[in-house]
Amino acid sequence: MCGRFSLKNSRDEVEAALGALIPDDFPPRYNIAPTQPILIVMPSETVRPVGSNRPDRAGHLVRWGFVPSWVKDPNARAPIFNIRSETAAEKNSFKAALSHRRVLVPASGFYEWRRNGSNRAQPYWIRPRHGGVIAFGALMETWSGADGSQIDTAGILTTGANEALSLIHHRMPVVVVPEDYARWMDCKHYLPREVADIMQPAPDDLFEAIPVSDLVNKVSNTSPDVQLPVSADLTATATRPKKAGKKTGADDDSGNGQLSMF
DNA sequence: CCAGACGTTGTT
DNA sequence: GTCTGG
DNA sequence: CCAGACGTTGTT
DNA sequence: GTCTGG
Repeated sequence: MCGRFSLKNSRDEVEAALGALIPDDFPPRYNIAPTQPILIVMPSETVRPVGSNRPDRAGHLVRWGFVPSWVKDPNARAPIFNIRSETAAEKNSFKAALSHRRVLVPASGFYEWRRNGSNRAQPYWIRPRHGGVIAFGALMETWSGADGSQIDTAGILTTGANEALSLIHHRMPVVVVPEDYARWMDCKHYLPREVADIMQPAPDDLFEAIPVSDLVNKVSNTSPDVQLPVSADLTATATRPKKAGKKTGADDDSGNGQLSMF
């Protein structure tokens, strides 16, 4: 799913990674939650002078929680912070944005909560093994109020978890690789079906998952401490809930609890 | 034709 | 706004 | 995503 | 349980 993430790289790193001009005020953020402002990157709206060296992409802050343009009262609805990539093309709410407003959301990594039976959810900090900035595929929309006010919003696309992350959760954000940035955001030349291949689970070896304390659960905890590893890990918690109602034996994760990819 | 929905997650 | 259901 | 609230009256 | 807030 991706209902919480972090962007702690410097402004310069993000500009270099995305090839975009990023706004000045740019503190590291360790615990970004739905409804908060998030950075999106999209093609610049202004025409560049010929021969300009300036990036032709720009970052903007928008509200995390996609609001379809036809909604009357954006605050009366639960924010749509994730959008299923498998069905986005068929949904009224997302069709236009998938055709015309495909954007990227720069991130340093994201969080997933692993639930195990009745046990408490264990949060994991999931980051690229070799660091750097990643980019989630996202859709942007501008909501217009009756009074002429406007709110820019975005939702992060999701797909099935890759094999490595499926031990933690069954969904994951769409991660766009740098070679696909231009095609993803070029809505003038590429139709949704021509970018469908981008909305796939990331390779198994891209991420590492680090169990962290539940400090991250609380949105008001915004210090780097939310990413401190804890000893509790998949091995310790990957046991079947004791009083399982049925005994399938096939599709659970009990095994030996071992996680080769971590 | 008009009315009504329009989303994701996880859990049962 | 646009689609589905009746 | 998780955390936290979830209510009214009257009085100051 | 269900909704709102971040």
